[in-house]
Amino acid sequence: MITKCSLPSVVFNLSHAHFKTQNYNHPLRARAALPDPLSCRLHSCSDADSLVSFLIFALGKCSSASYCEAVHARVLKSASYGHGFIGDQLVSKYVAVGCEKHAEKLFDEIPEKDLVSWNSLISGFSRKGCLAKCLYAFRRMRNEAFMNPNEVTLVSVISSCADVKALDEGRSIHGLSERLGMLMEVKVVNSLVNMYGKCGKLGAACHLFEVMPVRSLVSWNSMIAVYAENESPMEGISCFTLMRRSGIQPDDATLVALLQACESVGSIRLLESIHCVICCRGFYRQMSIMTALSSLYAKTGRLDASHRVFLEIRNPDSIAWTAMLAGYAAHGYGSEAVTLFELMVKKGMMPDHVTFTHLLNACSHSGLVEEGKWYFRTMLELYGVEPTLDHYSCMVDLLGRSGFLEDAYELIKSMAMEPNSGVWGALLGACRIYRNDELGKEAAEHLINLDPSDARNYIVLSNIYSAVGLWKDASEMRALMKENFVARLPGCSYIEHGNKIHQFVVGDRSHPLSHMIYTKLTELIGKIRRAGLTPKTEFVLHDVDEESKEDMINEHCEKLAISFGILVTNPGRTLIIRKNLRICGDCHSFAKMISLIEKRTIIIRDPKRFHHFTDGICSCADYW
DNA sequence: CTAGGGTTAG
Repeated sequence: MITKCSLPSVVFNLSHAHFKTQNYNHPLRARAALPDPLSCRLHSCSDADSLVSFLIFALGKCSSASYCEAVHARVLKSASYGHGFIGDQLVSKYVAVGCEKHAEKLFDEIPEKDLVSWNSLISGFSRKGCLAKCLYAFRRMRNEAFMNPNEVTLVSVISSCADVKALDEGRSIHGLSERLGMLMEVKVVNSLVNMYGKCGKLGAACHLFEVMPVRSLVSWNSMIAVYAENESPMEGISCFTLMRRSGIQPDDATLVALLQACESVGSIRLLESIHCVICCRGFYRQMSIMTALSSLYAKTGRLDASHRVFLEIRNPDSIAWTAMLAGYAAHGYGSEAVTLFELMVKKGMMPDHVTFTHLLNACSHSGLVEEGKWYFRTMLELYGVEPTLDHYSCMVDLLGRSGFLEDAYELIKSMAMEPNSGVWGALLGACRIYRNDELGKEAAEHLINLDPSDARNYIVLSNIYSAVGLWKDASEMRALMKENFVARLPGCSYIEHGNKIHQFVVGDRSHPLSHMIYTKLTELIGKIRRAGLTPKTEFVLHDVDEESKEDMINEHCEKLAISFGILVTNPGRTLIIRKNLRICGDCHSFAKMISLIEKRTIIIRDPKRFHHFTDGICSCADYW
């Protein structure tokens, strides 16, 4: 006998008898027996226990709202909410698929709510990143039901605080955990360590880690990740050494955290040594590690190595494809990124919002205006990806950079959400290229409102004013900057050599080889002059850069780093340099000419992208 | 026997 379900599209496909004979606890069997829960038929079950077991199992297989409703309807018909905890399961599933209202309503209908019921609701909200709802449920639990949280409750709430960097709330849960004597629980402390790390409180995280009675593998992993996230990569690596000395075997999370630490150090040598560890210990089978590794090679300037690692991944998932795509995008290979995207879709991968962010970014940096517009239009229709602020930033950048300033502005005005600094920053960037003081002023005003302490916004606007001859406005911007006590971030370049990262600032004379570096620099500038390659103003951004004109352009840190690199490495070796601010127009020309004269490939990474200089041209084609 | 996320990849 077949019973109809309340929703027409949802029919189950297994008889109860069939279901019972199968060992449904075995994941492989279960998958084979129930390939697609949405298209299955449910025969009536004689006893409620098996029905509930089946429903719980089926619920875990699918994640759509209509499916939850179908199961819900079935529960109302022949079982109680308390039966096999089906009510709790439904609550967490409803939250997971985004039906918070259904979840809350159902939750209130559950007659005897125990701790697990509350935890289902709280952890559900936590996972969805709804800190407010999560905390609200947590307070209700304590104030209405007079229940004390257990370790699961605390971990959920603390993780939620970590996700949204809610330090104050996190601290108060920390205090509560202490009062309840829960700081003996490893899991609770681990999530606290993570929370403090995410909130930038390295000291608090370290202290907790040091005093915790028992440290698990996860504790060490969390601590390494916290170091890596808080600009203390070397400490993260020493932490790894200590972990090994305590006899703890690393797992995939350890390696991923270590790779992150490498990224902060910016050391390719270190990255290569960790690559060796990965190969030796057989970690190369783990997708998360390989994805992180591929991404790290790209971020440290070695797109070729990144691609090789990607090719080693057996069945790359959507995240791995996106990582590769992001690499191409950052290095300015727009059409390659587009090809890669089409290929991943052809392979059946489902692109998500991150994929589209990088794809649009790639289009923008390569001037693929039509392609970018098309993907932006179709991402919702074809892939169900709602545009976010990041996507709008990319599109404003794409339109603005290619000269359609008004279109970019119109797009901002058409947005349903409040534009953030990324969006206005993209517009301001375009205004500085095309020296549009009117729109630039509006963008900069928004930006200064959003973050008055960011020096770049004042400088860019001031430079735009200078460029169009509005000297008074320009000096007013400088004055405003002083008034707001904003300090300009000093430009800084890094280059790795001989097991060390060498750092240079403008006019730096602190390096032990300083004298030779300056001699080399003078020699290089002389060579450029003699070759008749005087920098022309062909570069649109010339003399409007983040570091002001007052700086001694000839002693900019990029030039020092390049001179040092040429001085200490063999002829023909590629130089890889990182910079904390965007490269200035003059240094960009300098790098191009040096790449030609010295026959060197120079790769410079700025906060926005990579520049590959070879034979006198840059991969960005002077198009930022 | 025991429902309910400790960390980690784009």
